Amino acid sequence: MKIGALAKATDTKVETVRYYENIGLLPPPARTAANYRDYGSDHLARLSFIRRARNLGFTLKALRELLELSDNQDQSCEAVDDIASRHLAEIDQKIDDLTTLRSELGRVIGACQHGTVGECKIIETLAPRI
Amino acid sequence: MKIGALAKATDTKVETVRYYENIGLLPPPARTAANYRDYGSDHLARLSFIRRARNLGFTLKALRELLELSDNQDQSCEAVDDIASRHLAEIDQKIDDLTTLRSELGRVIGACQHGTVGECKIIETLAPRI
DNA sequence: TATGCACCCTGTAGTAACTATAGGGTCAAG
DNA sequence: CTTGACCCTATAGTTACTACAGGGTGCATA
Repeated sequence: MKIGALAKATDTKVETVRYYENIGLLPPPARTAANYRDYGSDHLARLSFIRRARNLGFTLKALRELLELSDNQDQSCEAVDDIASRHLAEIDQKIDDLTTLRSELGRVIGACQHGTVGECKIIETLAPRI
Repeated sequence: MKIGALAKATDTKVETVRYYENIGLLPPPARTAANYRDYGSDHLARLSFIRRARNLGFTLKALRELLELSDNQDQSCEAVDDIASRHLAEIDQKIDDLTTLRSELGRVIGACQHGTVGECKIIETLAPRI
């Protein structure tokens, strides 16, 4: 598939796809006779992962680490465990935050339907960590 | 509290706090006789919300919208409902993505403990959306 | 009393992660 | 055979910070 199709399938700008290739996050694909980039399903999966993880607030640096778990099959168990564990804790925190935020937004919508908009307390849902 | 204490309490750089004030995301606090910024608990709550929501992948533009639900109590029910509903759907998607990513990372850690590292399939967990 | 040292101030320049534009080539459809 | 939708490289602009530079404040301690 060409770059436009790949970009569309992953909800990415064409320029961003080329940017990821430049910084070494997405491997350079084959080229057609006309020098067009020609992507396969592995590129599609990898770019989808990158975009969705970015959308979840992971930095490109964190992504490189996560992708290495996949790319580099022959890592020591300690290294894998360390990287995975650290990110697991981060993910749990994110899920907690999203869940409390979600419930307050749900409450606001519900209150609205009953004509009693009242106060919106979303700020309080993400209060400082202990 | 002074800017350093506020920054520390919210795991933010001092420069970033001043940046949020510059772009109008954090209201300007009172000043001491020495022209130091003097923050209260409302600033602490608001900055905590901003930082944690940013960490969850929300843009500053999205944050402004969410904060307006809190700041602007006298909005029409339709407006509130529209904003809240859109973000609710986004949040649900994020929770889904994090949950699947979490389970694959958990599997990798578990496999590691049993000496059978095997393949890491985290990329597949965030496959393209239908 | 003075002199560090940690903190605060403004302003500006640099970085990360895109995004848009300029200037030009490819190719199927009409 | 040309027009429109795509592709190419290269570079400049934007968003969201982050790091100085140059200077003031305030408290402890020699």
